[in-house]
Amino acid sequence: MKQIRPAVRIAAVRKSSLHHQVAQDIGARILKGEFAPGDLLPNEAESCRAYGVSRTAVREAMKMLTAKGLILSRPKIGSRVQPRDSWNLLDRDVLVWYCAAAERSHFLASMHQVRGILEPEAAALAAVNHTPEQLRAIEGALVGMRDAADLVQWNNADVKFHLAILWAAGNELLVPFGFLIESALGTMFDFTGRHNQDWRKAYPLHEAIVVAIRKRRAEAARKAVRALLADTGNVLAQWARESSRGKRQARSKARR
Amino acid sequence: MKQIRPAVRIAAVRKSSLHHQVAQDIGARILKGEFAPGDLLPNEAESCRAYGVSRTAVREAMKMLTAKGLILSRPKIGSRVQPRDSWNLLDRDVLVWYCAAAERSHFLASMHQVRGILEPEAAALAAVNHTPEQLRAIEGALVGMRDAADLVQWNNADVKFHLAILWAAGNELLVPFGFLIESALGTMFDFTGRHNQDWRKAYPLHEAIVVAIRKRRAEAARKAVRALLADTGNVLAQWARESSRGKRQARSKARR
DNA sequence: CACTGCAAAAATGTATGACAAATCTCCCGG
DNA sequence: CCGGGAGATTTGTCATACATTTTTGCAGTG
Repeated sequence: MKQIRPAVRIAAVRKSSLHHQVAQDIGARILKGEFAPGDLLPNEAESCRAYGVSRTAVREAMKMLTAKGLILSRPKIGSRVQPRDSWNLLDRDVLVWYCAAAERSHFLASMHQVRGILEPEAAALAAVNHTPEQLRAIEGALVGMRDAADLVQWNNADVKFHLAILWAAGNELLVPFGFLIESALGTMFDFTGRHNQDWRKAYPLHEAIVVAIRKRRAEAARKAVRALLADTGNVLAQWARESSRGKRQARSKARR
Repeated sequence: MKQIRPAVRIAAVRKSSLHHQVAQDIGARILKGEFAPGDLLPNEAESCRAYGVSRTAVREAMKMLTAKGLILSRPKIGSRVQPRDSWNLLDRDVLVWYCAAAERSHFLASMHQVRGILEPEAAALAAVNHTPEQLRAIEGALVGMRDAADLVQWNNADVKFHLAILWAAGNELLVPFGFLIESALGTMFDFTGRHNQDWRKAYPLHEAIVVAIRKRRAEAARKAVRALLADTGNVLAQWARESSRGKRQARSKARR
């Protein structure tokens, strides 16, 4: 009737609150397609049993997923997975789940495409609109990349760099993309970073962006960012090639 | 001490659930700046009294706001308003609250700028990538605009039109912008729509976009969208001028 | 036979009270 | 002066009961 012990097997989340763990699990499963749009989620009572938690926790998890546009709950009906186009793919959590669920190369390609649309224009705007403080933030991030001792530090500075540019563009609606870039760079880092010894070669490309922004040359900034993204695109393409080649030989070996 | 009756005065929300109403109210107040980033929200017990609801409802509202990145709750601390750059401005609700809180012309200008970055590229991608089904959706929306009997119908079709293009671009990460455009057009509609008798004059501009996409001419599609947005920009600029002029004379009269 | 309307059922929504856990604050002792 | 422990405050979780909503089906009626 009532299970002896929790018996919960939340993926890898140890700490954080229960409702958060439940939300993470259900959210990830939705993005994975385990629950498809239009499907009905198990009702609250069942989820309580499944996760070994109280209804309160389950309900709070549901509210979070509702807030992200993933589900819609109605009395007597249950919680139905919403159509994909009402999902908040630009939400931090949702994007992470999506990233974990989707084909890696496809995900990175989509991401790269959006970056290719937004970032050049953001840099152009930043060139025109930046305040002294914002310029300092960008230059600070560049210094961070220059002085980075290892790949981790470099990556952190890299993220800061792009965020600073978005911020300097002076349009609040552009800022939320920061985390998207953050996620893109983070995901790339996990793969390309390892066997790519010659990071730093991208440093001049970043420097060129700063120079253009500092001189308030919009078109130059745009081009500089395009150059950087083209370089990133090459890395991605190469990695995708290697990946698809290796996929046949070792499919489960990579999990060690 | 203890108020006699609910005494709740949720803005204008009558139906929908309690936690939703509470979330709407607190969310709107945060976006309005009534609670600034770093501030502590009233604790749950106080909110219960303030809204005349149970702690359950308040907590579920908090979870929704947490999911949208507006607040962060921790035991013994309370619920603290997060820094602006962790807000999910691209979330439907958050954007609506932002729209209601910010200066209208400023909001529309930001929106227009983002549209100017995204939509031309989306149309270019749509020209290259569209499937027959997606093209039909775009053309269907255009027909809807052509046959629109009044401004309301026209606006609905207009929204569908832009959504269909975003969809046809073939990048899932672009779809979430649909609602942003939806909101932009909706807000504009509330203002420009009234005294602008000659809607329809934008019809040829829309038609040109469809033609370019149908012929799979990316650059032509890009330009056509830019032309449309330039036109929209003119309307906005004119409205902004009128608005700022009228603001001195009649500040509250315009509400009739 | 079809249609209307009412009633029961099933799910979420709300309320309440109790306790657990986290963590800040302050005080006390070394 | 510093560190550690006790207490207090606030959120986190649980359990239970009841309210509300909406579908479904049955019954009664034309």
